[in-house]
Amino acid sequence: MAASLNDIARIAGVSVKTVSGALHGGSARMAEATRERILEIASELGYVTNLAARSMRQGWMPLIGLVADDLITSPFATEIIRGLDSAARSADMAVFAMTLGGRRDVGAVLEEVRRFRPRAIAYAAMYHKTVALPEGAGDVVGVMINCQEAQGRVLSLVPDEEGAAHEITRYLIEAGRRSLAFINLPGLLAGELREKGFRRALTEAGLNEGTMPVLPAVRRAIYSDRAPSLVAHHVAALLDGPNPPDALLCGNDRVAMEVYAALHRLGRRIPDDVAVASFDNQVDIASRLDPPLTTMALPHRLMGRMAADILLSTDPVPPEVRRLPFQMVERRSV
Amino acid sequence: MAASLNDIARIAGVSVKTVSGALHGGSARMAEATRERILEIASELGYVTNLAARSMRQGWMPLIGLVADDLITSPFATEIIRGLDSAARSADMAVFAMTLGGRRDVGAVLEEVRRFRPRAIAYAAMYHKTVALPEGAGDVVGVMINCQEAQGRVLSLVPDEEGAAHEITRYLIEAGRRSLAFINLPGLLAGELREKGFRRALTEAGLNEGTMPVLPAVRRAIYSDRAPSLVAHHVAALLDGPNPPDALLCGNDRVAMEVYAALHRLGRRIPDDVAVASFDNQVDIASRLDPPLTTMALPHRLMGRMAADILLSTDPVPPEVRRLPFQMVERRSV
DNA sequence: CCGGTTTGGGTTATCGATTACCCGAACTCC
DNA sequence: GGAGTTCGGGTAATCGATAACCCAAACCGG
Repeated sequence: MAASLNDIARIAGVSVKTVSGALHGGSARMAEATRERILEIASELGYVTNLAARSMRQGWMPLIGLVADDLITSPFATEIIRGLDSAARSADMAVFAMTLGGRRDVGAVLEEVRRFRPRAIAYAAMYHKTVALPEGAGDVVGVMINCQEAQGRVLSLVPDEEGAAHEITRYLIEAGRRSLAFINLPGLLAGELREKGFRRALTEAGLNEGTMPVLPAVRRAIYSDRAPSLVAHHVAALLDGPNPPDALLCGNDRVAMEVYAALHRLGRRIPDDVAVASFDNQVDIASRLDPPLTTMALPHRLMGRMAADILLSTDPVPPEVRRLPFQMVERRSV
Repeated sequence: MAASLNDIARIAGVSVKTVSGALHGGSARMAEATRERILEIASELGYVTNLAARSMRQGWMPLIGLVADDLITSPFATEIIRGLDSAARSADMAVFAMTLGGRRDVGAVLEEVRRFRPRAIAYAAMYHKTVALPEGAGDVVGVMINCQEAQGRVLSLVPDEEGAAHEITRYLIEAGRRSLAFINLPGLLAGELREKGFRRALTEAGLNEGTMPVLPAVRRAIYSDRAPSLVAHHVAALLDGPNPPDALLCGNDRVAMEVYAALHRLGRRIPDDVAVASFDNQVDIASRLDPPLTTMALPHRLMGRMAADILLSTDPVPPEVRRLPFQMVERRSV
């Protein structure tokens, strides 16, 4: 159906190799007239390179395979794909994403991707966690994004949760806040690490850590319709208690959204009475709140870009865990 | 590098064709013992089908190409990909998405995708609009998703905006509301069509359409940090004016979010004083608001699924425009 | 004028899976 | 017991691009 090099060669009266040289081998020596004639015919025929055919010799398709837990469907994690894509494009490659979408068998999905003979494969998680790859997948997956491989066999890129928490907490303290509370998300690796950073910053600042409450909001609070009441309850209790906070650090932007609502209802002004800061920078939320929310942006795009660079680089990379810095987005809630 | 049919054949002491038959041709007649031996060797060698090689004979890769204006990065429009993917998977195909990402030249992106020899190509837009495909792309793109081709040369799947507005307006009226206002988004095709449906429902219900205000909120109101004040201004003006509305229909969920905030500030209760309804069902927002928002869900997933079915069906489809129904998501704001 | 070098381009094998075609052995049936 | 059938499987061509290798003509210096 589609025109091939052969078709062009026949019409141009030259051999396929000459056509191939004219179209792709920039450095191939040939008469300028010949090259131009070939280009013209190719364009007339609507010739499009057949990458599958090329890949037979090359051994792989110009693809970076991406296996994601559920990533593509997550709003802000698409940044990972953007990062991957921009780096891949520079190498004339494309990103081929496949989502687990509830399927348990990671090995099977990996095989599905491998059928397309990608140059390399990355595994990405929707939220920061530890992932156990199946037997033998360690040689197949070149880099883990937003998660770390359980056995430490694969190079992993993860957000520096602790560092980010430390930074934003310091920022709050430097803004003059002295009574800080952290309304965290329970059961998440990210939450644990952020709590560590939070505590460390308090200790370093000489604030009595013991009096700084760290509240885990029930997970249901975040995803169910009843959320407002639970977070609101925590906020009210904090403000009512001894040493009421003048700054609330939130587990993520959604929690911050609830906190805003609760503070509004309680008649507190942000940031005058209480400063609010958070993690993620889920733009839809963070920039839409009133006042816009100061939050630590996850380094999703950076992880994507670095992953592509690593996958495409020729020199081998040790299977370490690399913690990538968040970026603080200052808005008006502090 | 990777094991091929040839490798397996050599080890098993049979010909490639026998191996091929054992692994793929389910109906190929052969001794059960032979088949089992081959399967075992294949598994030992970690054999993975090379789809590129297969595609050389087939003429195409088992891929559905998706060219999207900026789609993959949009939170809820990823539903389109899910729909495409689930339908494609049934046919043992995968979706290969490529985003324009600011690049002007749709033709170039189409060619980039065509190099991979997908079975068919769909074009998807992030929001409902009219798209002019470049010369010759009409034969390449099999279906337009969430947009209609300017020349009407390609089958297009779009949300039935007018029908949805008509339905939700009727719903508000049947809930006893008698004074309705529509805070719309300006400059969008979807907005225009929804307005038509809104007006039609009012007329049919015998409500004097003339007194029912349709307010276009400034686009800036939606995407800039200053949004609240503008939408809030409209809401306040409406409630202060003659015939104050007991129901507000919003251009989308984000507008509804602003409207909620404005109503809260004005001390109005939802839905007791004012019912609020909207379009999109951007779940992050709609289900998180207090009270949860009743909204018309865009048929994104349906569009994706239908697109795949159309692309994979053998019988030709006329290049018409198909309007797909929204789904009402009843929550508690009406 | 001759041997060596550059220029321009042809020949052909190759990658891996599929498939049309062929063939021998065993089995069935009258 | 001979002719047709089924079974099990081999041979070789093919898809499109590439690349190692080859070759003829032109050109160059001495």
